[in-house]
Amino acid sequence: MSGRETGRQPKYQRIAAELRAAVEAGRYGPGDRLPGENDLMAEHGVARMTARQALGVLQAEGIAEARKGAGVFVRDFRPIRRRGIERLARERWGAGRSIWSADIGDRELVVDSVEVTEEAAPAAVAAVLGLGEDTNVCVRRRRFVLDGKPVLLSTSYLPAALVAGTAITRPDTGPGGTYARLAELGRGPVRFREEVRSRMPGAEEAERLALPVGVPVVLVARTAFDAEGLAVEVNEMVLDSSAYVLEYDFEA
Amino acid sequence: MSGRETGRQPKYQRIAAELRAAVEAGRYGPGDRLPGENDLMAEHGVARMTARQALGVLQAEGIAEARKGAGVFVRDFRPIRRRGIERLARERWGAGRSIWSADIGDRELVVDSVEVTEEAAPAAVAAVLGLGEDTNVCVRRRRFVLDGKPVLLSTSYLPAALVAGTAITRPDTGPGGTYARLAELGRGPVRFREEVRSRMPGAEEAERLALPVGVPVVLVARTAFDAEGLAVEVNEMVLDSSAYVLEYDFEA
DNA sequence: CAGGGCCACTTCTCTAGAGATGTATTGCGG
DNA sequence: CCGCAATACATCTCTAGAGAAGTGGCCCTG
Repeated sequence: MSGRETGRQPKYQRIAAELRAAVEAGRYGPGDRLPGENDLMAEHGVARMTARQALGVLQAEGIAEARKGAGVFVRDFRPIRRRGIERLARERWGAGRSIWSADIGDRELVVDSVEVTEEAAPAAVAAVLGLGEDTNVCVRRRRFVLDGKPVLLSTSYLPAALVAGTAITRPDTGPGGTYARLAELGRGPVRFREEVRSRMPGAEEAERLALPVGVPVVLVARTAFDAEGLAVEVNEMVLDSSAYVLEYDFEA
Repeated sequence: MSGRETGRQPKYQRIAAELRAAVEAGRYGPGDRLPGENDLMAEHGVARMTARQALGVLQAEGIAEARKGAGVFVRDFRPIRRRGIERLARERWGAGRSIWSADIGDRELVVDSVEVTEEAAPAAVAAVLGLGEDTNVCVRRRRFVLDGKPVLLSTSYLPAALVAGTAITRPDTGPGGTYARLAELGRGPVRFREEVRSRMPGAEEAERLALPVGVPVVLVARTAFDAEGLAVEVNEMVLDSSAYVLEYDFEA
């Protein structure tokens, strides 16, 4: 049916709003179990699909998470802090607490898998690196894991001609990583540009990051420039948005 | 039913994957109409709810957008670029221009509504501004519209004692905006910190930004520090993620 | 030819039921 | 007291149908 008895919005939205308010009021804390399909059916006298739809709203908003066979639970949010400008970060102009208290903590980011290949450059990457259409690039794909959960997919592109024969073409780039090797080539990066946006993940990204429903990804495209202003690396990162807060400090 | 004839995943995911692939292959471009509920029911021989579920996946991924009574259409993505660094350079607001004037090329970002109040500071804001729990702050809430579509909700907090009697407490802050007025008080900001994260919008945010289903919001919390390192303003912004790309440039 | 009303088509909401599948607990047997 | 199987319960998938509400094109009237 569609008869609206109480107010103007659909039943499932009313139920969803009620649950949302309860969570925000703290009646359900992180990890707590919410009323399930059967509870909502009995409480509100609706069909199963309607109750499911209400719970689906909370999941789509990232507030709740369903565990099959167990119930629907309130999610929590404990992001890690990622600084764009690390050296200038805290002690230089300290005295600032942050809005979203994110314990950087002693948790450790670990590389889960590395894959290094040589491929033709994607058009967008080629344009930024100033390469021709069919020029090859060295591609380094990595996945980072925090506390057993994947949080970051990183794809790094470098001109194949530049890095040929260096440790950059091997899974382990050695101490200091890619940037140290670039410095040894006299092309160490001195300037960076990061472009940030966000969207919902595709099916493959959701799987590789083990994302629950309702969690967007943050896309960070970092371009590294050497002393002469030439782009030497493009790094496209896909972050679990529930795991990260990005911080950028800068002067006026 | 649940009998799986073709493969292992649910029907609705198979259908969704097929549509997604078609969009990515370019068989449907931005603005094109996708097969609707009835088409999918006939094509795949499934129930209406199953077809709806498949279309729901695409909407949740932000790929498609349903227009009631019309159909389901492929969305497009044309963001505006927002530069964190140069945008806030002193010359801009010092010279009397709005800090937003540099943001968009030809399109124009317009303030849609302004609301200035004095309230008790939220706990998180009070902590950052170094105020006591029950200290009052001047709160400036604004909504920005681009091409008729709201894209940004901005909530700015300043110590009430600091800005009392200035144009900051009025809807129109005058040439150069809030930061120019702060400079006149000898507390002009010289350093900024921006914290960026992303999540799905709540119901109210989705409505105020007129967000379709499946579009996350980007949250930017900017703290402005004066020459003595004291926080003078906290600005919490909620951005339509489909309308923005944030850019940050910095040196190693 | 312009304007307005009608109508076909679309998505949205909701019902009622059923089998599949994964989870957690309980209780029995060793 | 431990281990394992049975079981109750949870979500997930899907069916079939129907009324509500919004959109846009078509036709008829003026």
